[in-house]
Amino acid sequence: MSRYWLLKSEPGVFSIDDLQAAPNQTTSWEGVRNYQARNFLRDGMQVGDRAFFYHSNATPPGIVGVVEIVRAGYPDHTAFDPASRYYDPKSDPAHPTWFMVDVRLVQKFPRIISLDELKRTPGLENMLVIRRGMRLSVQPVTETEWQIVLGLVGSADRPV
DNA sequence: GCCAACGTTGGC
DNA sequence: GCCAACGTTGGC
Repeated sequence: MSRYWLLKSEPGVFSIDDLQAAPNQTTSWEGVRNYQARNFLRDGMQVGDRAFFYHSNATPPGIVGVVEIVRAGYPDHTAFDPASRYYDPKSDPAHPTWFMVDVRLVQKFPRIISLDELKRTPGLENMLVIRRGMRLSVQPVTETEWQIVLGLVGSADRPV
């Protein structure tokens, strides 16, 4: 089972700065409404696993930091709340459809590792996030990919 | 704002 | 179970 993940968020909805400002720099990762992503949240992630925080629909899109899973999958209660933007009447508290985890900020990177840079980095050719049309908002990351990306953080972006 | 890619819905 | 229509995602 993967120990490393990537979590997408639109910074206009919830950014890494929002996480940094949150109590204990911790938040529930709510609102995932895709079955494949749900399965990773419910069955894959374990306490202590780490994940890249990725800004989608951003300028530029890219990885902006690292979070740690501090609570494993549990029912996403926003699905039960008619006032929530994530409300889903098909999810029943007795048999929840949707799950979430809790994450805590580990590090905000000193610079964004842009999608473009990821695409240009040797060894990341198979990373899911760079695939065209890849919409999955919770993705496994291999240990090799994890280490390569961390290695980019302390260096300058390479010329194209 | 555009639109390709993808997931979901629902008629049959 | 098929698949067209529709809605969403997300890079550009």
